[in-house]
Amino acid sequence: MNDYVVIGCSSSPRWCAISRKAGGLTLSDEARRVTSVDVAAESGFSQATVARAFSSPHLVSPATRETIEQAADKLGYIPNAIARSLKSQRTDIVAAVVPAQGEYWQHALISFGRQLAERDKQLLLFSFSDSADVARVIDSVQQYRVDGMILASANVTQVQLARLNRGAMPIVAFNQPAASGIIPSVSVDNAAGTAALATHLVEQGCRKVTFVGGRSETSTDQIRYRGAAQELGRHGAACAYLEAGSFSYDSGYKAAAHLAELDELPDAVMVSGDELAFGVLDGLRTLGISAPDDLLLTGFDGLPQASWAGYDLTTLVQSIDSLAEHVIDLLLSAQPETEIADIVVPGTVRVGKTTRRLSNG
Amino acid sequence: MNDYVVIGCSSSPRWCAISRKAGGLTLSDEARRVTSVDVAAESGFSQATVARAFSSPHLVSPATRETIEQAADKLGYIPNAIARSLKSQRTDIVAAVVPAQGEYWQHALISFGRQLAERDKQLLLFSFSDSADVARVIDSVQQYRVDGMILASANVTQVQLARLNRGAMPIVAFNQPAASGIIPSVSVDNAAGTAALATHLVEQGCRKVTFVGGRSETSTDQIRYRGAAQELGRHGAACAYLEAGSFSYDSGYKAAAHLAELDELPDAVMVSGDELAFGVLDGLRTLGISAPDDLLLTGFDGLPQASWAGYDLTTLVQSIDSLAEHVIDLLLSAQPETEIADIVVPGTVRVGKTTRRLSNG
DNA sequence: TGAATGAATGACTACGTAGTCATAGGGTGC
DNA sequence: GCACCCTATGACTACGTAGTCATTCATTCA
Repeated sequence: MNDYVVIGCSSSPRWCAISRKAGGLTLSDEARRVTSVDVAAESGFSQATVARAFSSPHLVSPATRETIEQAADKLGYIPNAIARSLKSQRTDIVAAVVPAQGEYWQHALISFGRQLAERDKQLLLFSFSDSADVARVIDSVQQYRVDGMILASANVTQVQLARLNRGAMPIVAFNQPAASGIIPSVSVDNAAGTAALATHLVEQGCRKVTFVGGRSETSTDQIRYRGAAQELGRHGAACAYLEAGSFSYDSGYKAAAHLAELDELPDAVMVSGDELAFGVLDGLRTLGISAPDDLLLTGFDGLPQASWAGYDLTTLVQSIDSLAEHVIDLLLSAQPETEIADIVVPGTVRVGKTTRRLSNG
Repeated sequence: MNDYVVIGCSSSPRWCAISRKAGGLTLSDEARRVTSVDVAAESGFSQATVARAFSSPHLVSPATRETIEQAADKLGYIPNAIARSLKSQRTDIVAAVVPAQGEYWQHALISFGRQLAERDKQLLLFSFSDSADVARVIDSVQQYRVDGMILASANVTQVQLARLNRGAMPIVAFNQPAASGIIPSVSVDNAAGTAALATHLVEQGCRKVTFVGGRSETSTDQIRYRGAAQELGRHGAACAYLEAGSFSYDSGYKAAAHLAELDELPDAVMVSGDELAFGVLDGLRTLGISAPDDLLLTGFDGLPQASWAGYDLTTLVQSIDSLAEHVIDLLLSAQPETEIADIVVPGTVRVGKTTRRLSNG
């Protein structure tokens, strides 16, 4: 009765494709992959019914389903998502294009992954170190016909966006204010965020503030600075801008030296990102300048480390999970007729000891 | 002459599929996807030649290639990686199954992504918070017929490994010592690492050490502890084990309280992971116990933050890039006949101020 | 009881590509 | 001038699935 030989389905060691000889029948060295056709033959139903048993179980009678599942188990059948995608024009994969560096992006990435998993989607990761790579990366993404793309790079040119528009792929820009209005985007309210931090500083009596930015050409930096400067201006306080060069810890550490070289220390330093702020804080400490005592200091992002006792940084907390949820919602519910969405999520100020004066006037 | 209408290729807004009516000809609302067949028609060559022009350019004459590329550009053709994968049985995708929490994993992830990108592979991310999810995740992975899988979970049971072996998918375990010998694995030399740190502590005069582990049931913890305890024993020093509960900062912070409650402080605290160590360090500081002065403290992993001035932690630096490179090499060169590889990469001790006594006897 | 309805299933085909085989020339060696 | 080889190309088909349509059979309603 059992006149076929099942290959590579029993306890064959590791991933080697085991060939077996049975009854004089010589099989190829390649282990044949088990398909829905094999399961159909084993179970006595048609391939169509087997496919339905897996993709639309409600269309198959319980008894049949049971039989098919047993046959599938016996053969070790696993549906082929590639073939499914080709046929159904859906991959259930979302691509994320994110910078390789930076704590913030790493946390965002994990959040995307989690939210997508909840909706039975997978995350295809494309990270880039040099923003010149972005174009190449985007070409790659398009080939995979993913269901959507999360774009977290500030360095996409108009030309690149045009190329993206040629495809039929939903795209959402993540924390990339420059893209707002061009492609659907989700960001934290950067301007309101730094404004809120500025208000807090003014309340602490600050009149002279230096804003330490990562890279001045990023829209993020520009908007955050403007938000701070305007709010400070409204209260008659000054706000200078100092560029650190990047958003990394090291850049912040070095920027601290520049701050210390100023003729007069500012009342407060507002830093454009938390990671950068950690660097500034440590740099200043090394130079004997303490955060709550000699000047106040704020960050931006609300990274977990900001809450660590070693830093306890006043910062603007972005709810990354909430941002990510909006991104995924936009992607997966993408309606062609909808106008270009531009979702701005407010952040909340976290007051740490870097702005908490012992004696407060 | 131009009796067809190209759809969605010009400057159509965003990703909407634009329908156009031309000369009484009504086209469907769905933008038709451009395939190699369309490019063939446009260029005058066959589909086979078009496919070759993209996948094996050397088999096509330069003139033909040029013509085809122009036609492809005109139509906005992008090769379909899904169809290619179905036909070629290669996806050029590697899956990574990693814990959602933990700085260390995030860095590893980024390193995997970078190394894979260099080899024109993509990274499909599967993260899990609860290790109970791992089985479900692994089922998902198998459906995508990825070219390989990086497994960075310590909680894969024998049964799950057996299921994996049914497939023909190369797998490499990453920093999961328990898997060594069962599936190919790559890890840092945990035992030698803690032994080296222990040697360093002994040289600093430590006789009484407490090892703070994350979770005692993980093989990582066990091996690291054993490495430390044996080396300390060889020098007549004692080594107690304290379980923090997880490898997170918070766990470390809480574990510090337990340390402080001991009748007598140890000479040194060895912590099983850097993130955990940051927590211990901050927790002790809060309790008035300073790292180089009241006791020495070491971590493990060599996270970037360990070098930050705020911590300056003595730790065992794992070269994540080097580990990742070994992982990718193993995956992509997977030879069925090779015996199960078990690559152990040495780490290096980084001496920070947490073990640097001002006055050294 | 006959027609209508619905559930369950099978036959067939399209999805878009790449590899196999066959074929047509153009060049080379003798 | 013939046999040979190599390059460039085309026709054809398989990859594994899911959706469309047709068919069968049981059930329901008038």
